[in-house]
Amino acid sequence: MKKGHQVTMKEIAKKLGVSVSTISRALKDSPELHPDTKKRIVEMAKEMNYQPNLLAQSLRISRTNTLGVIVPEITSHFFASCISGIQDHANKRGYNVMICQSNETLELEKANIRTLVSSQVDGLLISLSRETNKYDHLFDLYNREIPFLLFDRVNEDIPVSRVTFNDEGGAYHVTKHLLETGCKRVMYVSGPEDLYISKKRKEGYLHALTEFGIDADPELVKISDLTSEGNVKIAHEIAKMTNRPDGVFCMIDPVALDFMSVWKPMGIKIPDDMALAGFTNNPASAVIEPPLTTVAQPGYEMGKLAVSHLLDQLEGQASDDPISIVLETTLLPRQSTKAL
Amino acid sequence: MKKGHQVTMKEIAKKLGVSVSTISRALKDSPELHPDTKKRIVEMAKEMNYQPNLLAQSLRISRTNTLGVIVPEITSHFFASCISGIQDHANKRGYNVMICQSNETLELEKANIRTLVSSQVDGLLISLSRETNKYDHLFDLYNREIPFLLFDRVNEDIPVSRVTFNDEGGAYHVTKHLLETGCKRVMYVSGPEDLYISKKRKEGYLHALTEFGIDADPELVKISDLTSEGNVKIAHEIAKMTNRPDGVFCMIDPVALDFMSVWKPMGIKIPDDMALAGFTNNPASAVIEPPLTTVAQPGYEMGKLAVSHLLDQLEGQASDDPISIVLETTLLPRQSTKAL
DNA sequence: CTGTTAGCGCGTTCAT
DNA sequence: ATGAACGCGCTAACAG
Repeated sequence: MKKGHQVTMKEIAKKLGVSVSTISRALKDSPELHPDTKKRIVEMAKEMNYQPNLLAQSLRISRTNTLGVIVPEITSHFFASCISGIQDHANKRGYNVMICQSNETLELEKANIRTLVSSQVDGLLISLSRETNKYDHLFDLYNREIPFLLFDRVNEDIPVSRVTFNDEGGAYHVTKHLLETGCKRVMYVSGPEDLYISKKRKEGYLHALTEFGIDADPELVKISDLTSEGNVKIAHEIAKMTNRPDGVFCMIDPVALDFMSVWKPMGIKIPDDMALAGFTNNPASAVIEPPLTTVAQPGYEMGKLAVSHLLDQLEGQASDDPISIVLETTLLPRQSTKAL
Repeated sequence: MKKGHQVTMKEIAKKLGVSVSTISRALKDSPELHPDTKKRIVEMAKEMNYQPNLLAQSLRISRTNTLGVIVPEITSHFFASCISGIQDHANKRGYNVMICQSNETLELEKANIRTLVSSQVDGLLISLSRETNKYDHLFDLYNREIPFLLFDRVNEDIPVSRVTFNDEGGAYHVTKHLLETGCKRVMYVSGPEDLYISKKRKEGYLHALTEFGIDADPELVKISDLTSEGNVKIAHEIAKMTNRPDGVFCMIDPVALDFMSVWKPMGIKIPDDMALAGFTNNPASAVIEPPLTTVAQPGYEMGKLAVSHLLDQLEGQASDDPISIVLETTLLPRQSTKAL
């Protein structure tokens, strides 16, 4: 299939018997040209259905007004919300957005960066894949002075701005909630240990335990690979424990949902036998039976803040010095934990 | 913030004392140059961390290897799946993807098209907004010979390829399932009437009724604006009916989920008082209590097929004549309807 | 107020 | 086997 021809300035110029630069000036409403010619040109452009070639324009001004976004996966409701926030606010400020997903692999993350850089994006918003434990590609970006920031899945060693939730605080509150509602043995089910949020949420968990004068029990910390199979395996392990926890805090909602699907058929009562809480507030968490206590993370807001900060930096309205923006989370107590 | 400089061919050329065209040839592995120089150039390019400027390249060859995608909203799990399928398979064939959302408005849909066309995308994959009831912008695209196709939310008057589900068939099967499991008065809750899927699913609903020798009752068709408020309002209307339906088929899952949230606190038993079924298989539908009978639509598969066909057309591996690709759906009987 | 010129980075003739 | 020259569509500096 051959693409139809696009009207260019040259063609308008020929038709009107003026030079291309005059067209260019008219179309960007330059003050220094006769109102009549300007009017003639604008009308002709509309008549011919002229659309500027952004490629040529970007090449010329060496700016694309396009941002690149990399997320682990677009089908996650949380990341989709982030993207939505990024896109809406980028558009509002005259920027377009190119979105890529790493599918949680380091390899694709690198490839995405390469593509976006080749596409000459003005800046990047990156949320790291689960697999990412080496950061050369990001330091490389930094060394090449390509503006970018990290959001949600961040790493603290790279000297760029980052936007995160108060994961430690959120985990503290949910653990505290479990303890306040009568749990004595609260378990933390973590994701892979080098994940930023695994660590942060564990800190919050431990903080709450300490506050209640409880010693951390290594038996009460489990690590899931976050696949459905992994979660199911751990659910069975917990069910078989001779000395079960009476409260379980899962690093993310899907783990808790998988646990429920295993425990409910076994007759384990939630929250009476074990209270259960998650993190992120997936849509499914609100409708499952019993509804899952969790921690809300406003993804749209995160996207908005992230893109606003990056654009502020790009446009010189914010310092280039890295800053850390921390969003607060909200505990959503529901029936999977006991009432106060 | 100022973006760091990107290495160009010119710089490699100067460093190696050869001409730019030689660099160009070496980097695209042209056969007609000395293996040694080629090797030298490739090595130097890697050392200097050269990345081609896709803008310049695209301008030159007047092809961007980029596709544009427009969806109503990215936060819908179904559309996120489509995007995922599109992206994976576009990448596989060496194409990038620019994603836009119309937020269900005609205005943004038009703006998105303008942006993507200006960005010189090689083709477009479009799923129409709910609001779209005029099609000038699409006919315009057609007249300008810009390759595009429609998926899921399509219109049949535009002479381009489209990829849809067998909506009629899916609705037929779910209605038939309701009738087979004992329902006598089955209601259809539709979305706005000019929506393609509203019409198609109604046809399937009517088809099943006819097959069971039941006359269509206008009281048993309701139209929702598909907002949560609209759904809740209709849920109450149904609850108040003197002659309630004993089975309700909702055009999309969220409507059914909203109905449940209204009916459960009222003590209406599902499926005994009213059986309930949806369409699309949202993640939440599987975990709600009782789990919602629905129709699975493989979004990833749809995205894959759509992008494959468009690329086939672009690359001359498929005829330019519009075709209609229809994907089959799968009925997922769950506890919100009675067992057979 | 408008036209001429130059060049963004790259690929592609046409020479040699 | 390599270089010089041109142009993709556009903007901007300079000239008049």
